[in-house]
Amino acid sequence: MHITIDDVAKVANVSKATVSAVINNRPGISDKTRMKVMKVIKKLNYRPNQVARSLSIKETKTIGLLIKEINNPFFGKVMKGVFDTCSMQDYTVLLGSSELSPEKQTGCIETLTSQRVDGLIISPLQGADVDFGFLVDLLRTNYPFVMLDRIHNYTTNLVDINNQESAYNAVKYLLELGHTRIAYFAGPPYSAHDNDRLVGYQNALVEHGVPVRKNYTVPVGSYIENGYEAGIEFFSSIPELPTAVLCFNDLSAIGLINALLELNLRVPDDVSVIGFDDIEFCSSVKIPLTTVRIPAFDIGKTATDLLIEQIANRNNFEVKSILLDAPLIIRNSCAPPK
Amino acid sequence: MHITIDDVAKVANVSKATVSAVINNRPGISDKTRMKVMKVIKKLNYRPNQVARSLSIKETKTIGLLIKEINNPFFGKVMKGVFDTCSMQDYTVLLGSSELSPEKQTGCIETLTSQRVDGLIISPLQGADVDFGFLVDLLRTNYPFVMLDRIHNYTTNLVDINNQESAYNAVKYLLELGHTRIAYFAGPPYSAHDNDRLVGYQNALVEHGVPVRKNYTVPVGSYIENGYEAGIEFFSSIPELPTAVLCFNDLSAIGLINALLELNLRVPDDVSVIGFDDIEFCSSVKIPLTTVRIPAFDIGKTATDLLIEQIANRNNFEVKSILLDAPLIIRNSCAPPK
DNA sequence: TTGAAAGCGCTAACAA
DNA sequence: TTGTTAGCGCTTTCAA
Repeated sequence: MHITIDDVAKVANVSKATVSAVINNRPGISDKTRMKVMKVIKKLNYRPNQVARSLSIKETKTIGLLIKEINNPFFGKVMKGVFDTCSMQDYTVLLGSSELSPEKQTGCIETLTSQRVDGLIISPLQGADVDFGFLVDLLRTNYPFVMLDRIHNYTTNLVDINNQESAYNAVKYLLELGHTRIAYFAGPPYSAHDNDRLVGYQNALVEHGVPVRKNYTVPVGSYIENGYEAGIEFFSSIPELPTAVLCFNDLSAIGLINALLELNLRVPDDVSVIGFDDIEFCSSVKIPLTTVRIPAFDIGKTATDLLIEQIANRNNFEVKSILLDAPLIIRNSCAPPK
Repeated sequence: MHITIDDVAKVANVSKATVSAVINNRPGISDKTRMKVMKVIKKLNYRPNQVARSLSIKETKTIGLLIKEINNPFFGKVMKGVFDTCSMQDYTVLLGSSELSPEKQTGCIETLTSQRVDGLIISPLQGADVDFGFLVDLLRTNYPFVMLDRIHNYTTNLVDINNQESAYNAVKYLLELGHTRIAYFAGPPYSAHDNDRLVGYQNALVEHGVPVRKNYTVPVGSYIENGYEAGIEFFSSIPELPTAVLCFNDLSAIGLINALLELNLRVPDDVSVIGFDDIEFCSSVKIPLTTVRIPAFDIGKTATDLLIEQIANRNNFEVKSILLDAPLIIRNSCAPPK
C-alpha cells in the first residue's frame, strides 16, 4: 500500500540505513548517493511512516493537550497559543477535552499517554471525587507535563494567573465604587480556578469590613445559558438584590446581563457585572463587559515552550511555576450603586 | 522505562501472544490464565503502547481534523461535533489548522498523513494558487477523507450546506423588506464558501431586477476586526451608502455593526445586517444578529460518522455528498429601509 | 562512506 | 488453549 524505506532502498540500490541517513539529514553520506536517494524519494513520492519512526526512537513529536471545554472561546485562545508554538517547533497536537467530566479526564489522559505523546499540557479538573491516580503516575514516571491550574498538594509545572489576587482586585474595584452587596456567580464544579476566585472575593469583602452573605455565592457554571438561567432565577427570588456581581467567566457574565436586561434591570445602573477571561466578544456585547483579562494565548504559548523545554531536558529539569498578569479591563458594565 | 507486553508475559509466566489476546479481549483463553494475566497487568500498571500496536495493525484509531481557524467559534462547534462523535467510537483526533495559509494547509496534511491517521476531515482552502497535489494523492491512495467544502472539479465525500442557496435566501429576505442597495462583505481569500455566497447574492439581485454594483462587493475577511475596519472605511467613503449588507460570517457582521454604531448609523434603521454561521453570541451582541444558521455541530458529527464508515469499508465505499439545511434566523438586525 | 543486522513493542499465523 | 515466530517500517550500532 504505502511506499516504505525498503522500496526506496531497493530502487536506489542502497541499504535502508543509507536512506534513513539521508531523510534524517545525517552527515557521512556522499553527495552523489544523497542525490540519488533524494531523486528516488521524490519519484516514488515517499513519505516516512512516522509511527514506525516513533516506535524506533521512542518519541512521537506530538504533544497532548487536554482542555475542559472544546467550544469555549477562552480555550480557543489557549489552543491557538499552543498550536502556533507547536507548529513552529514541528510538534503536532493530539487534542482531548474533558468537557467537565472527571471520568472523561482520566480516559483522555490514558489515551493520550498510551499514544505516547512526548508530553502533556493539562487544564485539570479537580475536587474531592476526582481521581488523581494519573497525576501520581505522571510524576512517578517523570512524564513531561505542564498544568494550567495549580493542583492542591502537588508541585508540578504550572502556567496560570493568580486567580485569588485577580478576583480580589476585581471586587476591590467594586467596593471602591461604593458597592457592598456584591454577589459571586460561581463556575462549574471541579474547578480550582473557581475556588481561588471565590476566596479572593471573600477576602476582599472581609478586608473591607463587608459581611460575606452565604446566599450571595451562587453555583452557576461556565456557559452563557448558565449565567442567563441563574440570573433569572436569582434576581427574581432573592429578597435583597445585590448591586454588583462578579462572575466566574465572561460567558456566564454575558448570560447574566441578558437576564438582567430581560428583567428590566439596567446594567450598570442597577447592577454592575464583572467577568473573567476577556474573550473577544466582551466589547461587542450589549453592555461592553468589564472583565479580568486572562492572557490565554500567552498561557498556551508559555506552557508549550515550557513543555518542550522539559521534553528536551527530561532528566535535569527543574519544575517551574509561571504566573502571568491578569489585569482588570474596565469597560461599561460597572458603575457606582444608586 | 515503560512496562511492555514482555514484562507482563514474563511475570505472568505466559507468552506475549497470550497477553496480547487478553488485552484485546480475544476468545480462546481460559478464564484462569485470563485472570492471572489481568492481575499482573493491574499490578504492573501496564498500558499497551499504541504506537507499537498501530505499526503492527496499520491502524491508529486516530483521525486528522484540519480546520481553517483555530480560534473561531464556528470551528469550535464543528470540533465539538467531531470530538463528541470520535470519543464515543474510541477515536482520538489529531488537530491541525491552516490559519488561512495554503502552505500551512499542505504542511498539515503531510504531517497528519505521515502520522498515519486513519482518515481526515478537511475544511479546505482553495483558489487558483492553492496546490491540490495532496488531494490527488489522497484520491489515488484511496485514503478515507471527507471535505467540509466542495472542491471544484473533484468529487469527494462532502458534508456542507448549500451556500449559494442560503445566501440567495438571505438576500431575497432583504429584497422583500424593500432593500435595493445591498452590499456583500466578502470573506477571506481561498474560500469556496465565500465564492458560493457571492454567487447566491448576485443571483438574488439579478433575479429581482436589481443591478449588481461592483463596488458593493468588498473584500473583508472573517474576523471581528476585519468587519470593523472594512465597515469604517467603506461607510465613510462610498458615495451612495447601501441600506443593507450581507456578511460572510457573524464575526465580520459583528465588527461591521460596531463600526456602524460608531459612525452613528443605526442598525437596523439605517443599515440592515445579516451574518452567516449563527455562533452563540449572535443573540448577546449589541444588535441581536439575523443570520444564516449553519449546523456546525451536526456538520462535525455527520462528517465523523461518514469518515468512520468509510474507514470501516475502505474498499467498497461510495462517495457521499451530504448537504445540511441552513435556515435564516431572524433577529433584530434587519428592517425595511427608510 | 556504506551495509548488515538487531531492536523498538506490538499482532497474527501457525504449530503444538 | 497456549507458544513460537515472523513481521510492521523505521533507527542505530558496528563492521566492512
